[in-house]
Amino acid sequence: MPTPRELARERTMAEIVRLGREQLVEAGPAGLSVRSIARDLGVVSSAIYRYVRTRDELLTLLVTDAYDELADRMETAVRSRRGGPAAQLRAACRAIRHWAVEEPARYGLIYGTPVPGYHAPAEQTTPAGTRVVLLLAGLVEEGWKSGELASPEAPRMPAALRRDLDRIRDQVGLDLPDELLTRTLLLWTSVFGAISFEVFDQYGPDTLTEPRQLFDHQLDVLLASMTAL
Amino acid sequence: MPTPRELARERTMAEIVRLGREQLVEAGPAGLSVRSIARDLGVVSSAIYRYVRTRDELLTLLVTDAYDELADRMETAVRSRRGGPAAQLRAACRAIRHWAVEEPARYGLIYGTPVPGYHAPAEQTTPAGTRVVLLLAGLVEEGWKSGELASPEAPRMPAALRRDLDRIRDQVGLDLPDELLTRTLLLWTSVFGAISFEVFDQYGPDTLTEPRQLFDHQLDVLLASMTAL
DNA sequence: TGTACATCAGTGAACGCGCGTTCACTGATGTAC
DNA sequence: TGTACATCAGTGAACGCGCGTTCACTGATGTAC
Repeated sequence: MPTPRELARERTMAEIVRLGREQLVEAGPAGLSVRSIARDLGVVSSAIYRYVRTRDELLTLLVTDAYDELADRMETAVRSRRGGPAAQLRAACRAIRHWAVEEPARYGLIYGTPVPGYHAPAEQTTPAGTRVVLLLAGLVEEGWKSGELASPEAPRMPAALRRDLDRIRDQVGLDLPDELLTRTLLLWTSVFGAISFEVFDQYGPDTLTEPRQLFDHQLDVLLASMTAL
Repeated sequence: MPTPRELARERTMAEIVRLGREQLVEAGPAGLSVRSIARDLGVVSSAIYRYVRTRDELLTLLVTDAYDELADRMETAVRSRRGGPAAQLRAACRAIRHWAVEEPARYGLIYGTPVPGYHAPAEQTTPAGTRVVLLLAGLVEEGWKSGELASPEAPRMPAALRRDLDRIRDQVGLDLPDELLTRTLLLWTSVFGAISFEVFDQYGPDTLTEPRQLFDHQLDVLLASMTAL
């Protein structure tokens, strides 16, 4: 049974993360400040150091928090979408976009410009970060095994690229042919490319009134290139 | 004939931009500081205000500087690549990647997370920024007119998306069918998606040894979907 | 169950630092007569 | 061509601000006997 002290600590910790998220919206990762979080928390600035060793540790907290929430959203979307792997893949990608549009600051933290001077400690950040791509790749693999997705013809690849693909297959334990694996990577990078353009305001202000529809369409095109007709 | 004073002013102005670029590498857009540029310039901090009205104006300078250099590089690549529009399109996209990898900080400034609190004045920034996409779209149009590129079959589109496409066609004076226009947008966002993943370190550290080859392959795939076979 | 001690959250002062911007000024360069 | 005045680059001091982090401390909570 957790003591009151432990409960209070958990609550404060969660509050710090919540305030950190808010700060990201207004100041961005580079402007995140432990002093201002302390202020918002109603506490003297040095008190934060009972919870967080350093500003960078706070950033790390926010990074894994963001990755985890995104991956959770994707999982929920996949679970609640009964249908083939292709349909689930579509749902997962839409969930990414949905979260990104809702949380542009946190999206920017994990998929935008790296924060100068901050290097996320791989041990804490990588597991959460890879959940996203592994989820996508896993669905492609399912679709491939079930025959719903097909490995299309593709331009031939240089040997060095094939070796890279071999290494990826090994590292994550994927069983996909070269062509389908590169399409998966294309899906991955393209989905985030489209989302970043929308979230980071690269489409002009008066050009695209319905970015969601363009996104869905691009998703259809990308998925069509992996679908057996 | 420019007076010595004018010459000196131009030189100093160029030097400020150069030092600004350097600062971006180490501190990022949010960390860009007029005081530290003054220091590097060997001048008292307030002197910078003879050249630049405010810190934001300095950022704007760096933004258009980056867009322009990128577009220049693309134009050079296109010009020096004799061949069909498809080959030129490939050259243009490779030039983007090449520049981005060479200048990750400036790439991040224009295609990464927006700088919090800074809003680029559209009048100064948009012309340079649109050069890039207009160059790509122009090449697609050429290829379409010459018959080298074809409008592929595509999943049907909702009416709202078609209206958006109409507006884009109008605004930039493009003559492309819906399907090819969305493919162009897909090429655009996907190319930058792949580049951002590489430049922003989204591929793990030990996964991809030859990101250029993956990029070229993805480019081939994207272009193949616009090529009449 | 009561007491003595250990743990720990939060305080307040201080460290040394950098920032953007304004302002009255000096002295050199440019221009008009 | 020479002089008087205007322009402008750069100075130095100052404004008010915020930052991350350390440190000795107080007082409340938790734990072991």
